[in-house]
Amino acid sequence: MLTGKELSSLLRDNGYKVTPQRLAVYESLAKTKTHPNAEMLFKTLQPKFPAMSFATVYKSMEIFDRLNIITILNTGEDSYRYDADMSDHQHIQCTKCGRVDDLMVDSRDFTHKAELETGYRISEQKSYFYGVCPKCLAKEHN
Amino acid sequence: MLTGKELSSLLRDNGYKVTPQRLAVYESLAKTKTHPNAEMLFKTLQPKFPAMSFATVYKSMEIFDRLNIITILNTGEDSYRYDADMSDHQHIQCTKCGRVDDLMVDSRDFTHKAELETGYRISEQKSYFYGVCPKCLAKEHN
DNA sequence: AAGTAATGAATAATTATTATCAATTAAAAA
DNA sequence: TTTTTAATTGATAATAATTATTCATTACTT
Repeated sequence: MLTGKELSSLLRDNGYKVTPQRLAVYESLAKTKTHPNAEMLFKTLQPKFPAMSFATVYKSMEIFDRLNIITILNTGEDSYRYDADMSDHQHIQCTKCGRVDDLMVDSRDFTHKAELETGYRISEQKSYFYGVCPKCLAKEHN
Repeated sequence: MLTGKELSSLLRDNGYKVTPQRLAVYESLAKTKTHPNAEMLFKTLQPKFPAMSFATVYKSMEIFDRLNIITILNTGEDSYRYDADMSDHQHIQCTKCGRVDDLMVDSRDFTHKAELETGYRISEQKSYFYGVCPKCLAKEHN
């Protein structure tokens, strides 16, 4: 999670221009824990940037991904979700309401075993859990 | 992994007709360990079924998925891959050559911890590892 | 063997994402 | 500051994977 200043420097240092749109897209993503997709971000930004185009959201994400300051989530839906939290963690999605939550389970042992078994040199690991969230569980037995 | 007979019964029992195309699509998927996408399957089936349409591959997959006899993989590429091996296992993709391999690391402990931490009732867990495969590693230091 | 419902092939539609491009704007140079 | 330059934006077109539709054909049931 970067501050506006940090993001500005990072962009500039990598030859990208610092624009209000980029700062806003990043800030909007960094602020939420809902792991939005492009559409959700676009709608959130609409009020402040009525003129912003969809492509700007996608292009910003592409740059952020290249700079390694966001993660692109692939929960199996028809669109990607994005996360500005780069700490090592996993994601869990509710099969009833669709929400995506963070969770942190140490995966080093898991990854290490995978490396031993496959002979791959593993650089990344993405785990997705699926199930019914506490809220939806509560609704079930009401 | 089902035999032709088992698949035929399963289809019939669930109100789906048994057709040569469906059997061929399933058999083709069950035979390989490459985790093909729709296009790869289509090309493999071309010689035997020159008249088969792309939609038939997709529709077969949809049925197989509903019958829970295949898994749909989403490695982050622009198309889905499919797997007829329903045993509990994970997948690993080479970031150099793109191949997808199976691997089996016991994930029960991992999932259990996730359940405790989140309060979700977890029904499924998908892990994708990414790294460089042994073959590509060998090429690197040649 | 006939009737009926499902299927397959062809094709059109949908939808997320990417590419294009003229107008604009940020950054570098003067 | 002003000028120059080069990247970015927004609008829109293009792309591509997947899904829906249509209708002639085929596979089960009676």
